[in-house]
Amino acid sequence: MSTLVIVESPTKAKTIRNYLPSGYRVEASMGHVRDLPRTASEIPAAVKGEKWSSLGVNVQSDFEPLYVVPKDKKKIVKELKEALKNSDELVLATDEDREGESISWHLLQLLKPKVPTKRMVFHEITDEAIKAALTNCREVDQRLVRAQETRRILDRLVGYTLSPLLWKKIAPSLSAGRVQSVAVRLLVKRERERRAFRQGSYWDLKAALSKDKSSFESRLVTLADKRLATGNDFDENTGQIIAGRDVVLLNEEETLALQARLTDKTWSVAGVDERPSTRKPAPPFITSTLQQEANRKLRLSARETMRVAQSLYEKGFITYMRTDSVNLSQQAIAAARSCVEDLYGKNYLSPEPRQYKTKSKGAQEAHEAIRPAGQTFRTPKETDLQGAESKLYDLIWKRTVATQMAEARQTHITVHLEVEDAGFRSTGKRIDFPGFFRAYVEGSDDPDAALDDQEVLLPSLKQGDTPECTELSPIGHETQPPARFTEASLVKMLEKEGIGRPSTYASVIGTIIDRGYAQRQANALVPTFTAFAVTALLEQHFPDLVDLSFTARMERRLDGISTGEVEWLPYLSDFYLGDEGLETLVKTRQDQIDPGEARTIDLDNLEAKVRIGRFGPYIETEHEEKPVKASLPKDMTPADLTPEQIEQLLKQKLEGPEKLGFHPEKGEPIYILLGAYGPYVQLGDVTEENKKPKRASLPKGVAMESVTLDMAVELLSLPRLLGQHPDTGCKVQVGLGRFGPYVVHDQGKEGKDYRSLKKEDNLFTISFERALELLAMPKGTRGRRGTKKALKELGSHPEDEAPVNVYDGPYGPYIKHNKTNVSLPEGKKVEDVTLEMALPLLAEKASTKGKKKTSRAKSTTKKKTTKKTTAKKTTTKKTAAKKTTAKKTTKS
DNA sequence: CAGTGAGCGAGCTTCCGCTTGACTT
Repeated sequence: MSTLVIVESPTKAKTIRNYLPSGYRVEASMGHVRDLPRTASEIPAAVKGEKWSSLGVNVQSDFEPLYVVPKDKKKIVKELKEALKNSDELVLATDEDREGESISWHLLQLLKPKVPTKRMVFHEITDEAIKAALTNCREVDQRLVRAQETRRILDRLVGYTLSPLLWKKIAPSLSAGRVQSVAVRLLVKRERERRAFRQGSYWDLKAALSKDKSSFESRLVTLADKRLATGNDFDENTGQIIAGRDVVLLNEEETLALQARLTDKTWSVAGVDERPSTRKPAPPFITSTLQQEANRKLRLSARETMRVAQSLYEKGFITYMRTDSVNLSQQAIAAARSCVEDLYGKNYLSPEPRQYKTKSKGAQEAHEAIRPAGQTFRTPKETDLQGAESKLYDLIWKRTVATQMAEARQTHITVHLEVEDAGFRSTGKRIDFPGFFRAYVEGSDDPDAALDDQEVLLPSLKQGDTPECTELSPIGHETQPPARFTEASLVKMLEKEGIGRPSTYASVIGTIIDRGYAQRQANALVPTFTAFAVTALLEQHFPDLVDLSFTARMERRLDGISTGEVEWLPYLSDFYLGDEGLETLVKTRQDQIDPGEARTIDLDNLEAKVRIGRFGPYIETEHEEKPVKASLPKDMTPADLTPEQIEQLLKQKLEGPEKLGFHPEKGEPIYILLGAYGPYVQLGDVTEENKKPKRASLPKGVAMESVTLDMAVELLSLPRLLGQHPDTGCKVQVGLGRFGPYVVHDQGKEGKDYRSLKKEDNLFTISFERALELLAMPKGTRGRRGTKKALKELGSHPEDEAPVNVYDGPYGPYIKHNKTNVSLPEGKKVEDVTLEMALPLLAEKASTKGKKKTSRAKSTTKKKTTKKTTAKKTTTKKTAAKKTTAKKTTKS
């Protein structure tokens, strides 16, 4: 007989197994094992008729929750029950936080152990820590469990009462929740600010100066003792200088006049300031900061980051990746310090070991910070990691090592210069001692700020010096709207407000994109029309729930419940059934909200109204007392909608499409239109016999206004024949597809062989020779930016002669043969792999592929192939908050 | 796919947090 120990994850099970005496069996629960029913199909027949059953909480009977074992956990629960039969003791060793405690309690409820049962907790997986934990077991903490249950019920009540309201009033399948609705609201509020933003412009002078043959730059800052206006002096809503600011605002003419007046005058140094400063390294990674940095530095999404981190964790390279604690164990600090000494020397070591304090709201700190695993850290070079794994490990390693390095010391130098009545300023920075800069500098959402960490050298100057001015140029500036949220800045904001947990940051972003509340544009998250409509409704009728502080208030109550100071039932009862409770509120508002109004989006200074319809957003306005409606392109967001575009759409609707001219050979008219999939051109009219005239989308980045008749004719002639392939005699054509321009070798029954054109190729001018060259390139190497190359070529497959190669992927190296991919066998390195080794692996993979269950019970709601329109207008907007961009103007 | 913005109306959609698997380039 033995003791059964249950933890959450198989990896944790594997590691603690090594520290436990023999006779201990360790199994994983795989997270929560019971939950409220997720969908109608999970509700037991016995209660299906009850009014409350769709909530999964009997709100009339003391909020009694209805727990079920979800389908994917049934097998695990069964296995745990089996394991318990052969044990004479049960130890529950889940995390010591609210959710972990709850998992233990649910296990007790499900397994109903007849043998002695203990609750064991530990924060570090070391021999001593685990032995100590074993002798220090306790009971399951019922208060903590109750706090979790209260959290669970509250989230369910919010989500499952507000979502149905949205289905009735706005569109089916929409969702609302304590976390996602606040996240969406943040995006919407920022976009409203951007829409309300009015640009301001101002001018100044830039001087190139030199002293003792070294040159430096200087900016005009004062004129006749008055400060020159900068971006911060502008009111974002008017584009004018904020009232009461005593500043000089120069326009272009005035600046040119000043330039002329100051040219060839004498410059003198009025003073030099030197200000030393120090900088401390950033704290070690937690889930949120790791996601932010990986997004900024590696351009990984939160989800990708977590996938890669999980893999590193499973392979034993890093500690657990879902954590909100910045704590480092003593061993970790020692390991980091020894890395610093070995690689950078004693000088670079911080005098004292550095330990950080967690400061985000509601952190539960069941784990350590994210750091390289082990008593000694493997340097990135010592690992055989590849691709994203290698890059992420490098990031984690550097950040951790940097925490034990000395502060950086730098000096900021400001030189004040005078010429006539104009004051100029030069700023420089000298790094006196780089300290942790040697290992790691935190990234920034603002690309301009990255320059902050670079040295800017000035020649040595002192008061009374007279440097020579070699160039004086006027510079125009425009103020920029507040930056959109990126994944990184959204996660940062949510984390700061204590909204969401480490395990959910990535999925929150996924949810708001899946539900159609936001689109990813470059690295930014852009809210949709639906997001505007839903946010407006929630703000108007449920302001408390979408307030940033709602979660923090809830957390305080939950803390109270876990200490016994607050009673859970009155809290829930008041929240849901009270006079101003959620149920009451939803019932009264349900009758008040007019669906037509709720579906209408109020946008400033637009003549037409935008409404959410069955087929997506459309605009509606009146023309000669009759309503006119027109669809908006699918991926258009409120940000892109301008009065001109509305006019274009309505004109097209009222007067028919705009005619570009007539086809030179066919004589038919050619039109340009804006459709649901972006702008396109059309040859001929829609008639009875020709219901589908020839159409062609505009290539990416081409504006509607810039399309000429010639271009339209060319587009409509696609796919264009280039010639006959010398090997086969088959057609070689060039065309424009979903993924941009391509060449195709059409071998009839043999199939079509496609290649995308490269950046340097032009769809209209590409030569036949170049097309053949592209077709001759191997296909599998298309990859990202064409950089994908095989790590090792194993040879050709005996069956079909197709190549079998080893490639590098985000989950490590893998073997590829046609469409079959298989990871390298455990413990094997790229160099070791041979064709002989690969063939059986590929064969096995190919066979399991075929007989895999296809059911998966409509797992993800709608897995539509996300079609991207070819003609998306990519307006690359500058995203520097309140920053200004310089507009170079030529010296006259 | 290149226009629509209604309803005959069953039954369903939906939350947050804990986990991995199977998947892919």
